[in-house]
Amino acid sequence: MAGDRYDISALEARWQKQWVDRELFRASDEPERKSYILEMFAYPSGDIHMGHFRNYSVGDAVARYRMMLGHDILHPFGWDAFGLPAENAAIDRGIHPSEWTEGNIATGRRTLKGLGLSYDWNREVVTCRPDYYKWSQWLFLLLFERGLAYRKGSFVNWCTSCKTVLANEQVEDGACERCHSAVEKRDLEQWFLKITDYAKRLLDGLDTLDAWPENIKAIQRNWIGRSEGCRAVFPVEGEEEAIEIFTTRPDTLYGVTFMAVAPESPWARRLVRGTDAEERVERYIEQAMARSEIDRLAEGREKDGVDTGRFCINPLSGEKVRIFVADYVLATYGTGIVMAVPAHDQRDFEFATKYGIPIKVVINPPDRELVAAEMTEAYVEPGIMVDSGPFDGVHSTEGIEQVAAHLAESGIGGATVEYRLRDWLISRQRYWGTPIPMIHCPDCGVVPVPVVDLPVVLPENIEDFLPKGRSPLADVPEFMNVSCPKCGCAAQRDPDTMDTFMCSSWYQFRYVDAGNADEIFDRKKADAWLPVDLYIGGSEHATGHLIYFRFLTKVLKDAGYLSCEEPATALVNHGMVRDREGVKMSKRLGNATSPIEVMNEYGVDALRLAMFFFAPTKDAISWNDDAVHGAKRFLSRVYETVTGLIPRVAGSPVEFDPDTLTDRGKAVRRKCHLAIRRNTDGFGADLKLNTGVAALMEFVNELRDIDPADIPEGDLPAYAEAVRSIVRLLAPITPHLAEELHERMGGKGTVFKAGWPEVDEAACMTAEVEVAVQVNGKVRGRVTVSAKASEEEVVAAAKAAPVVSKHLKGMQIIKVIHVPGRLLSIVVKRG
RNA sequence: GGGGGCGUGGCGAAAUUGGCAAACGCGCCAGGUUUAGGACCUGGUGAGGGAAACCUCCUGGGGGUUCGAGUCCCUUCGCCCCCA
Repeated sequence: MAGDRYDISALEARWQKQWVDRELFRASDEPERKSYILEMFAYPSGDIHMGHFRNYSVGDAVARYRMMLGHDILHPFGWDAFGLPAENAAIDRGIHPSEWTEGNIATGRRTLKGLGLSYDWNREVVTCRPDYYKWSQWLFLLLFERGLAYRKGSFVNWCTSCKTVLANEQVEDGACERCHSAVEKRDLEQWFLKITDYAKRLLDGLDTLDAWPENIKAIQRNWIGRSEGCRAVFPVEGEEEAIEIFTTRPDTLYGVTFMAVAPESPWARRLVRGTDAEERVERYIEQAMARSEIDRLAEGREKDGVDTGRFCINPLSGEKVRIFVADYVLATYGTGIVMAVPAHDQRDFEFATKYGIPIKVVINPPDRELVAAEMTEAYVEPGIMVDSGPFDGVHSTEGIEQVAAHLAESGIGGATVEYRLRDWLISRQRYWGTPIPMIHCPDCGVVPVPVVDLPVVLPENIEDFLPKGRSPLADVPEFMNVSCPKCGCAAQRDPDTMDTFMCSSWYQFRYVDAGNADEIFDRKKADAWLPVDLYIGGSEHATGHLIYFRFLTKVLKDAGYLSCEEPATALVNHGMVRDREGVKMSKRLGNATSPIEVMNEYGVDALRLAMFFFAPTKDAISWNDDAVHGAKRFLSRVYETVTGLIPRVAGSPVEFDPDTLTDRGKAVRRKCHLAIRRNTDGFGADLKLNTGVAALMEFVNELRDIDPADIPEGDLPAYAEAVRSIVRLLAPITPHLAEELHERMGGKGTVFKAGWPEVDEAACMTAEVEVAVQVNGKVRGRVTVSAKASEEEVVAAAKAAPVVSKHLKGMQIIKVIHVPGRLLSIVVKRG
């Protein structure tokens, strides 16, 4: 072949510089046909790894593809820069969290720029900088003002070794994610965000998200956990206040033989205060708090609990039932108290058996009668209500509604909808986070910092980051001591910082107006760009980030700052990147392949190509550097083939009559348009870029079979079209090489403004087609016929073929199915 | 225990959505080229049988629907994710 070899690093560097100089990726504030492409931003912990690279390169390919379609693109990047690892680095190595973080950001940014990603760096956000976290604080105040931020005492995860609270996400199998020591529950007063007010909208909104993956929506539905049930009030002997419970089985209410209170419930201590049971209940609570939720709920574990010695009254039957504290009840489910029906709930059954609590049958199977003394497990299926006062004989499925209605009439309960979703605990007793903009005044109570005083700046002059169970900020008097904004007297700041999920729940909005010092963002700019048109990231964020992110969108909309109800109309989850052995890549295991090393050896384009060709975007992959060898080889061939063809096809007309081409010319044109079709389809909802690459390979293989000098004059326009198409189809995948080739063929400006090729469906056809012939379901031969051949003609051709006809001899044809261009199925019988 | 997903050559995968299974690539084998190569080029490569044309068997296992099943249904095994 006559083409040249290419010098990768010089070529890639040259085009990256051109893009920067020409401001190719600078987003407009007044887009016409807008596409907001967003990848989940990065936590700056060292440098970019292969998982990041996969995420960003896929987003980059889509952004470039849509730019070629003529869209105005917003494709920004930023850093989720607050969080525990920065503090741990400070503790381990004596570097200030800020220095560590900014250093990592600088490294990461340099790498990303070296990868030539199409980010508009003018809009970069860094969540740990005051110009960003000022607006995280502003958002907190907005939530507070709207009654959506409140303080509440609650049991939180506490690592006994790190001496700090942990987020639920930082607890794995009941142990601390970092040091693997036991996690307990501690009772602390914390800030919560009232996401439960939005449970219904978060759930219903999922139905509008047609371009979100079904599995993510299913996970969120599960997490929000809507359940229809019934509330009922049980008076407590010797107490003014009654206990309220939630149950999905009000039909079994007459079968209640005890009550079970979660150890975390305020009722647990309240019921035994000053009684004989106080000490043993207290001991039990302590012991239960040391157990993880997984242990507490494990199916096989023997349930245990402790008798409070107190009783409440079944509001329907009037029966007196004992109250236990039992750790198989979770404070976070319903009201944290369950009515226990041993005959019809397996966990209650096990508990009752262990403690000799009566079992009362109130539902019978349709075909027999249960005898409590003979039961070996709970009967949980529907059936006929018995021993249930006025409801005897009612089928339990109707009983559910009838009992609920009866409770409602009597004013002691009624049907209700309960959600599993809990309010979002956002306080952290940590230094490296956004300070909560609240002041505690001895006279006025909790007072918000006035907006004009924002940001509440995180003090930098602090040296001791060792967790002590309270925020390190609590020990900084210059920070803590303020005067109350209301009354002016001496007051204290809230020493806690916010969960970093708060910072990452609204960054997608800040990008539309990242430099705005006066507002969180300008409404006009927000309306111009939002919602995000495609959001790309890992599916591990299904229940955390992706719910908070939707929640805050709804809050901002309600407060009049946004027009959209959902933050992103389409979502794609890329699969995980594992190592060659299928083990998840992580710094801790030291098995992470650096994309930078691969890039230095083979170039970014080869790395991108290998990544896209590896598997569909959503699939998990076991990364293998061998893939890059093949990619590199293909790109060298492309370079040689295209540069070899350019002088030959130069000056060929763009318009031509395809019918005048030779068969070879038609074959080239066919591969060309098949590649256009498959690459266009590849950028559809699933981002199956691998098949587009395969089609490009077939296309290039076709072109490589002929020496440019041997191309007949009349076929040159088809080859010219092929060259133009290859370069543009490659552009989203291997942008540097595509720009180079575009320039070499005399293209003006950038290939990203050159338009995306259009498929000519007619060119994808062939004049003659091979049709498989089946006889009684087995392929017996193949016949080549005209693409326009009728069924009769194909049958005739099939009968003429010896391989087929020998199976038809002496047979009677009873049915023929013809799938034009593909298959002919002949059904015969002896006759 | 409940919900979701997956299972295709030695490997990554493809399959126009019910129509010729294994496209494309990696690896491997043979040959060429090269001082040499882990570089490059050409050809071969699911398994079994056959000198060959061809034949038989193949999409985790079993069964079903259909002219036709990797694709739909039932069942079973194995792996992964989510929720208890």
